[in-house]
Amino acid sequence: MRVLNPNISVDCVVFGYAESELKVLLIQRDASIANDRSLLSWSLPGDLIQDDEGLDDAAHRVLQELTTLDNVYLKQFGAFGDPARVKKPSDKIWLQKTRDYPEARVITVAYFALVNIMQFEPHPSNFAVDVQWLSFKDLSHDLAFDHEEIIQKGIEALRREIDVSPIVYNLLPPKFTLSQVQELYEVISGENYDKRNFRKKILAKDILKPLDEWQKGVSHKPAQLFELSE
Amino acid sequence: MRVLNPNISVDCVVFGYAESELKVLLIQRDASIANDRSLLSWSLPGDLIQDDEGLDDAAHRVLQELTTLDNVYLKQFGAFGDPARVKKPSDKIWLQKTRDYPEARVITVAYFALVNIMQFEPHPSNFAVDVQWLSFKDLSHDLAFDHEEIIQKGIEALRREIDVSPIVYNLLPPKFTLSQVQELYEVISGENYDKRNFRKKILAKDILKPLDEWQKGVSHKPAQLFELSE
DNA sequence: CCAAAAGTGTTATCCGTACACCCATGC
DNA sequence: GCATGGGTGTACGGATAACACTTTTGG
Repeated sequence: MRVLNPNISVDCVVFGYAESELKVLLIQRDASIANDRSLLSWSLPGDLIQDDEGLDDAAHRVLQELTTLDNVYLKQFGAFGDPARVKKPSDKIWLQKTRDYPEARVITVAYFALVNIMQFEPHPSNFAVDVQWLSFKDLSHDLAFDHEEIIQKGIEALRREIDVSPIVYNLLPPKFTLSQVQELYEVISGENYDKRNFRKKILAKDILKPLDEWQKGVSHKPAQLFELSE
Repeated sequence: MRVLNPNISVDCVVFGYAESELKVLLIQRDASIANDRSLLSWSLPGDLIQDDEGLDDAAHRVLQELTTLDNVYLKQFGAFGDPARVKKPSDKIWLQKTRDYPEARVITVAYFALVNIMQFEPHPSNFAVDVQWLSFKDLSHDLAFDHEEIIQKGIEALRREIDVSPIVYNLLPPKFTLSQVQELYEVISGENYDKRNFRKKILAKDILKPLDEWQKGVSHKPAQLFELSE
């Protein structure tokens, strides 16, 4: 297929939440073309934009191929196009193997996505030989291209967003406890909140519905479960 | 000059402030190539990105060419790439006249800029036959491409920013009155503020320095002038 | 003297924060 | 019965919001 915009891509910073940690979904590019292990650095899922495709559509497509999920929360948070973003030798090699114009700098439009980590099983796809949830707090420092910077900007965008919009519930299962919500807010913001004040504030928003269900199998007082209203 | 990214541009929403109104700097594309008046719709200043140029650099360059100003406050606020963004016949003609790949959709990275409107005189340049400050509140509805949407998104980004960062002073002359500051905040946000509370809040930020100078030639009590500290 | 905008303080209300104890469960 | 996290209310302080009159100047 002919691509008229050979050097514009989208990349998705897919956030998940498990084991009290924020996770990022990263892939390993298919290096079989090179049989070169150095190409196996982790990178963000992304793809070139197709000619007839909007930016949001491209991001949704990437996510759909990777996770089989539709209707994922996605938000554009920036475009990255530093000419120096391709500085690692392994990145250069990879571009030469896969791109029509390897010498052209690629400009990428970045999105962050929020998914409930239980909703799918990461599996290799046609553009990724390996797919894994990596813990945000100990991400390796040799991600491909400038993906480390993009992830950093992504979490900053996420932090700005959670105060103003109830998007964090995309990271939780349909039924959750208030302590889970609090812990999630704490992990994202890096701050600790007082339990009573947090519950007061979050219930005042009037978007949570208490259920007649409680945690089971925990060796302490079971917590009540909630869901998003409507 | 060969451009490896023939279809990525930057566009700048340049805001200015005069006569108690927010203004946007718009240009008219050079239509001499077509002798076609329909190409004379207003559009945002912008240009294709050069191969060796970062996105921010490209935006600064566009602004520099247009205003002769360096060091302008610039902030990226979004990328736009709807395939339907080229829907007006006049836009299509213009692309055919000026682009190597007119059939390719152009993706643009948008910036907003804040300038003191007195700092330069708009003048035609090599890419604009006319340059004018147009009042934001009565912008025409047939701007080129999706520039109307971009401007709308630009002011939303500006609104988000003014609460958190003292960037509005970029729109004012070096010396200003508190009433000017208040009016500017009101124009941008669309809200009205109480005079006493506003002054209290803004002086509490401790970034304004009162001068030993007062307004002259006004037929009422002259206001004290302030400047940004440091 | 009149019009027009500058300048100034106090009070009430709301919101964020700090803080400690009892409860239900599994083992 | 003990360890573990669940669940609850109140009091304080700071920030925000409401509000009206006097001052200075030009015409």
